[in-house]
Amino acid sequence: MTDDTTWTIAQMADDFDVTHRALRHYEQLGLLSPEREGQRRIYSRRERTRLALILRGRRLGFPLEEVATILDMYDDQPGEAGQLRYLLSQIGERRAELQRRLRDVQDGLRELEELEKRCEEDLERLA
Amino acid sequence: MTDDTTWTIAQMADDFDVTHRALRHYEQLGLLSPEREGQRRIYSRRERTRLALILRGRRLGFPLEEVATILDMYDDQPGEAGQLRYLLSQIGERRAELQRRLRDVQDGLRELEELEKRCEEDLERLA
DNA sequence: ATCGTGCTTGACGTGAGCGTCAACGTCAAG
DNA sequence: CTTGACGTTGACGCTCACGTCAAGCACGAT
Repeated sequence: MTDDTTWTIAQMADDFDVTHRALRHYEQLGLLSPEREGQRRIYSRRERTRLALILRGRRLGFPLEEVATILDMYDDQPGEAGQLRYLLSQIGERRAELQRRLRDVQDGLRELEELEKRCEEDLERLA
Repeated sequence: MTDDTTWTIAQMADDFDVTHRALRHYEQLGLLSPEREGQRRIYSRRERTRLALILRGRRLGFPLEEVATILDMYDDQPGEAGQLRYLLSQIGERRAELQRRLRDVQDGLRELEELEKRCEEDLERLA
């Protein structure tokens, strides 16, 4: 029941709407590590999951390096107490940052709605 | 009852935790336009409001150019129907983008919480 | 056998967002 | 009158996240 579907770089680029150059870039930074069939890159389910996380991180404005540390958290499953505690502290930091962003987004949305109202009122007045 | 408090560049930099270089950069891009007292920049309440919006936009990963168009929306109050309609469409786009980011942030938070749980369970198991 | 298609690896270029000098003006304090 | 704190304008440098060649390999189809 293991999903061993694989994809080429072109299919990946197409599915996720990124360039193959970006994919190679993520690989150089260690964010992706597709198998090889000879020279060619072979992407598996795992890489797709990671790529989705990468792109989300990028949309949120996180530097790729930071995204990398988050991705490593998912793999690591270290099993050693010290590392687990360290991981938990890292998670705490990321979460604090995301909560700040959540507030930022909500504030932004509120302001846009106010602005929208003002616009609509002005438009009424002109009619 | 107009608030005519003003600030120097150093106070601005200090209050908002940015460098004076960044402030000049925002000014070059037209995001800020402080008054001058001779050569010196004099920042008023308006600039502080704008700077707060700039920094929030930056935290959300918006390019400064895009932040500029949003800032212009606030000023413009165009009063002309065509421009108002255009402004409304712009607002719509920004809001759609913010809603996407809202989802991204929420998804990210959910995943971090799951990861956190797994960590804590692993930590239990080790105890 | 030569084509096109898809993939590969360098290597250099680019735009955004500042950082970091360098060189100079201005003004109150010592 | 010099010093120091604070400000000014260039101008070049740097990092990040890729874009954009260039040159070449591997393959099936014509």
